[in-house]
Amino acid sequence: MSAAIRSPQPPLTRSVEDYLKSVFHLTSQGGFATTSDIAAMLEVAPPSVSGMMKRLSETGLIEHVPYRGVQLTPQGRRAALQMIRRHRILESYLTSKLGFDWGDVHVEAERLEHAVSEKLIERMADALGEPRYDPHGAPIPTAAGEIEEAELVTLAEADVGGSVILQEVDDEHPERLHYLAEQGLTPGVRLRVIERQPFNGPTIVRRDDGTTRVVGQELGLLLFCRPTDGE
Amino acid sequence: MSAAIRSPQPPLTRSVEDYLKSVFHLTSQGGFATTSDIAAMLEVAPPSVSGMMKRLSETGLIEHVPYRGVQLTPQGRRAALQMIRRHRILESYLTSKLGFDWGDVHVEAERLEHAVSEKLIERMADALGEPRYDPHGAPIPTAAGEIEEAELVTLAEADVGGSVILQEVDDEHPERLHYLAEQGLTPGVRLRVIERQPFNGPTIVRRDDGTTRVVGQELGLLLFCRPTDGE
DNA sequence: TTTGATAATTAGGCTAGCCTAATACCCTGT
DNA sequence: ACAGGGTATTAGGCTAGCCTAATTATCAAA
Ligand SMILES: [Mn+2]
Ligand SMILES: [Mn+2]
Ligand SMILES: [Mn+2]
Ligand SMILES: [Mn+2]
Repeated sequence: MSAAIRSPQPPLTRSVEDYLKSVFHLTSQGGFATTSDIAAMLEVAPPSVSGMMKRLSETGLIEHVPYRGVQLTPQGRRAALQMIRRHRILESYLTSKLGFDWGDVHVEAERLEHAVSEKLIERMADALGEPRYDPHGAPIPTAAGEIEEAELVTLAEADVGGSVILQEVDDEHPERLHYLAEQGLTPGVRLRVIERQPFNGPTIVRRDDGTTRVVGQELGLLLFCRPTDGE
Repeated sequence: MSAAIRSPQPPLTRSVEDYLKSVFHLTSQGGFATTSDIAAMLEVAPPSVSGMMKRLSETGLIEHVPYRGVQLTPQGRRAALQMIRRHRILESYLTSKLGFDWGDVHVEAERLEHAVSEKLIERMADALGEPRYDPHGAPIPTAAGEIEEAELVTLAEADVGGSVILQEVDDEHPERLHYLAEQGLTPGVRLRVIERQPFNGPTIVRRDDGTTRVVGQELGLLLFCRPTDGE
């Protein structure tokens, strides 16, 4: 038996936490997260990513295959899921308990997630009744680090003629979220895909109340749907 | 096209914010904050303070008189008061709305104060009904940057025979705060100073319910009281 | 198979914040 | 007036994270 005590690891920095989240999101469909994708997501230069990847693989949070990309180790995945839980609980709490608009909570959570204690997050989760989805429909990992995985398709590529449930909406653009709320395009709504214009044109959908919406491709790519096979 | 508009001032870092708070607290009775006092309060080495004081005076947040100490400029004072408001609103919110113990909120607020937005603080203040004192009895600065100043005396030096109202309690030591709560020594309580033992001995006080408490000097120095002249 | 575009890495530099060790300053007691 | 002790500053160094410019690896097209 190794006497190696579970390292009294130094707390992760804000940067490290955000890198881990990025890698998690970029590898959620499997495969590797590339340097340039991470750089784009975090708005840093690619060499900054190379440098950070070196450090993170030295500390065992990621596996780095040079010139290929990176994946999270189990330890890195745990840390990433913890951050995602924090982020989504915060978004939920700000929305439900402090009257924040669903368009404004992401940027706030992006900072707070690095400053809250485990205890505070669990108090918030408790006050909310252990929510399973955040205000944008994204699943909230459990405190134990489990997260629901779902096969979703964007509205921009959903089969014409089929029906879908709008499940999750990209949370990063306040103005788009305001617009979507106005249009009644919020998680949970059922939509029938009526038509799609060619050349990356808009998708036309009908809500259950009979009204229709014309959704451009840019927006459609941010609406994640679950197809409902029947009618 | 247009003249490049530079953001007037980059956001303050966590370190800078904590230094400004320290200077505020150390100069609240007037005079200068010394390098070694700041160093002790922030648990950094004195040269770190010298370096930071240089930068802060270059950015106009403090006035530095070499070998004497520092004071806040109006701009530095505004920033410090804003941080103190954040800190105290956070402590109040965590206590009132999320069931935190008054001994545990300080350390949590010490981190969160650097991550919350102005908007979030005002939402919390609103939810609390614009509280004027934090859980430890410290006055909360207004959003406009005004703070109540009071002449308080520690229980360890209050006149024997007089009466005092316990107004404010040092907030940094969880165990001491737990003990004080047990003893019913919380802000607002009225105490008659019965006796004080010599050689920095304890102060004996009587509460309005007739029970007495023996308060050692170490604890007594952390209890800030307002003398009530009458009986 | 060579080549060129693209992506990734390395090289070198910068700032914020911290440190220790060395030095300078200030004040008080003689 | 001056010496010592204590405090403050300067000198020099380190890490985390970021940057740009230069270099190298990969891969697909010619
Ligand atoms: Mn978000
Ligand atoms: Mn973040
Ligand atoms: Mn506090
Ligand atoms: Mn702080």
